[in-house]
Amino acid sequence: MHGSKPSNLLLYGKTGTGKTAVARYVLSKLESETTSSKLAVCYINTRLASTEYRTLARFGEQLGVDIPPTGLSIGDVTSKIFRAIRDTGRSVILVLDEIDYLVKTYGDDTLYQFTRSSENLSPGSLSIVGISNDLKFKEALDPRVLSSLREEELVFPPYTVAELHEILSERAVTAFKMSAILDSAINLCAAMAGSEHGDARRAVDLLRIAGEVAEREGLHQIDDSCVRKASEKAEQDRVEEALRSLPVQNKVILLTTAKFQSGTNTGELYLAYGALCKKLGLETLTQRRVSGILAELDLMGLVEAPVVSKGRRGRTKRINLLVDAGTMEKTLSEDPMFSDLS
DNA sequence: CATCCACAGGAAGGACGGGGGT
DNA sequence: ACCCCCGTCCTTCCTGTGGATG
Repeated sequence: MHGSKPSNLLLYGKTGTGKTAVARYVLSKLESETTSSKLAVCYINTRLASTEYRTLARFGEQLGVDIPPTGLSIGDVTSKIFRAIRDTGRSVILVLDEIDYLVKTYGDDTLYQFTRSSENLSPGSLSIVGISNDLKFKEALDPRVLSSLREEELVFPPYTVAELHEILSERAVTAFKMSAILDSAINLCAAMAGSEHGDARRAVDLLRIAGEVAEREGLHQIDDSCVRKASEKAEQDRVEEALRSLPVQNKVILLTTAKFQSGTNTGELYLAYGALCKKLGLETLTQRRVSGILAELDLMGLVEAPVVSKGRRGRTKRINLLVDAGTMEKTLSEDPMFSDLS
């Protein structure tokens, strides 16, 4: 507000502990209390932006710099942005949400540029607020970047069950009629979310879905069973959404794993996969790629594919489908490619 | 107790469709 | 028109390896 450069800041904490909410709230406060046009506030979630380039492009966009969706080098974009900040003389606050993702996948070069750019930016300035839910990501950072980034540091501890309960009660008052929810249902919501690392977002979602369940079943009150059903439904929705957004080849591989109820291994799966591709008229990928896709599916929690050693008989992935085969086939048959699947 | 299987998974690079600046 | 860069998805080539088996 006085035109001096704020310290860089790092926010830590697991998902659903309020890092993003707090950051956005403070920024909006700041914006509404300042009349100066010398302040610019940008918020970018680097994981949603998906690449380093797009992160920068969004940053530029929010500053009013025209950046094409592709075509420029990272360096070009950076200098374009710096020039814009210098020429307008603005104090820019850049919030990088899920900064750990950016650093892990693309390294800290850009961050390094950002943290030591102050000379090039005068009379403007750039401050970075990094938000991370991975406490270990600091290790991957160049010590110079780290020391400048953590001029200030703030840790968000997970919510306790009691705190979740308080949050949910508050929401329940505005969301429902007085007698429409049992206290035990709120307790259960809080307990379920609490046992899953104190994620407040999940807790609130759970409460909302429980309300929807009760409504659909024509109940006058939300009870424990609604919460349990809601929890199942939330999980189901997550899985179906994940399935739908899968690339074709990943879907084929998933369908192949469903053929082996008692689990399989990489070699066996690859043969069956090849056959299915032929039947569908699709290109068959290499085993290397299939192995990579299996690792992706494992990461998503759709299959389980730990590496096991069978001694003389080699090492392979022991592959098991983790989602219900029926649900999966039903969801995937929405894709015209697989519509004639029986 | 060394051997050797059946892959794992890293590195490098290519094809492709999208774009620059000059 | 020219030569460059971008991300995505994939291939090719490669070295590495846990542990039952002989």
